[in-house]
Amino acid sequence: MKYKAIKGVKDILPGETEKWYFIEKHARDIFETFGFSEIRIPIIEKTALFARGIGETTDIVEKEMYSFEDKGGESITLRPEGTASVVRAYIEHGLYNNHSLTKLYYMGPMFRHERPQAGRYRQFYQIGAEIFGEESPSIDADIITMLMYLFKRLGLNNIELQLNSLGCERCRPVFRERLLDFLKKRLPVLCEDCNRRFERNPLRVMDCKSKGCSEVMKDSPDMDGSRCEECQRHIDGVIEYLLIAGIRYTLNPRLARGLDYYTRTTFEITDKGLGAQNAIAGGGRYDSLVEDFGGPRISAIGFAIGMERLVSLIDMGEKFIPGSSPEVYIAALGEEANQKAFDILRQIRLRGIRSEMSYSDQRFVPKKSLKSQMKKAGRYGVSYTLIIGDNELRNGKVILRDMKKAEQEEIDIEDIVEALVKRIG
RNA sequence: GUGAGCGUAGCUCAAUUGGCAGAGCACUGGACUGUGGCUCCGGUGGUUGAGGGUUCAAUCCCCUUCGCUCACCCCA
Repeated sequence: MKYKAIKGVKDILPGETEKWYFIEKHARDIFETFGFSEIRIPIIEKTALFARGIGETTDIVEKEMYSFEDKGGESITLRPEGTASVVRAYIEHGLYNNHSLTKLYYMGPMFRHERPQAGRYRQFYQIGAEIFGEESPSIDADIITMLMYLFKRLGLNNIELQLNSLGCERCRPVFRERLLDFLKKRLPVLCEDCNRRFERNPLRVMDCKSKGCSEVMKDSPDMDGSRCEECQRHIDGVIEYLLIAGIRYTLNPRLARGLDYYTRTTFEITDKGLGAQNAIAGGGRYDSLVEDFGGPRISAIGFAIGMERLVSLIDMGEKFIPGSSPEVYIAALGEEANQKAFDILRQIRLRGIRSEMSYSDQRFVPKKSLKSQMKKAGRYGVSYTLIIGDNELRNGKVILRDMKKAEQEEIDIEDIVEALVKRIG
């Protein structure tokens, strides 16, 4: 084959797209009920935006971005996530001047150059939501509630919400020092990866899955003993409101997240039905990012859902049967009949009836037997087939066949459009 | 970036110690000159991912390469 889709990207074909539409529709419905509006952000941004927002030393920025130089010599990057762009747009358009609270959602493709595997692609789709302008714990609980409600509506049963608070710019550095101190003494017994993490992202050592490390880390300090009073009160508040909402959660003081901008609340939703990449959504609070980007001191929280992972969990039930299969098929015998068929097809389509014909004009294509045309009608699963034959045409008639009842009748050709509309429309 | 597994028809998969590349589905024609679904019969469709080696003979064994998949890492 001459051309193939490149590694890590894929086509979403009919049969799948219905599921995507179903999910997107429910997301829009629910988000708008919760007061969110859609924002459409560019797929490309200046590289510096992501480098600054996501963090210079994160894997995403260090080795996973699709970056290139444009004609003006500027470094441009295909977005690896959505939050940085939304924050940029929020500041650029001064959205904080219009309302004290701004709720935005977005959906679309993201790009990261990673080795593909189950649930991980180089072009992948996210649905994300962000709230700006409120630091009350109830807003954290609110956005998590919305997310859980969406998953429930989509019929997910095996999901788990994991919750943590990473502290703020005051108490996190203190914790970090305590952790580094603890790790430094134990480097020889930690795995190779964790020795690397020690240098680059020590918080990640906390959730290393290797046996030796997780054994050692049992005694490590975690966020639970390290938060400042305000941060502890904040996470307690989030929990309080989650209880009111009846949302089940698991506190995981070792839950670290890979993006530098998170402060205080972080959360992740996992599903047992997925492979190694078992997170279908993740998010958290980022109270300093707006300011870091040159905006006012405004706190914010958001999440992103991995579409491919979500799609793989959605049951292909009856509600996903494609809506585009035709209801009427027109079989024609001969050139004149084909022209009549073409005209009737046009008319009933204008009346909103999904329909197909056999396109059997004998001047250009080999004669198609009525049998083969009927077979095609059966394959399409239509309710009615219109048979236009030479004999009937001479008398100004066509045959309307009810496929389910296997009965048919002759109808005047002038009346056929209305007859079909009456039966189907 | 590291490791493992797999590449045969459009799709899902067979092929005995190495011995003429097959089946189901799909598509198409017929049995039934102008009537679908069920049944039966026929047909189209292949550089066995590619290149090299061993052999009388390679889908099968060896080497190289490309692709896919899964896992590590990391993340949605």
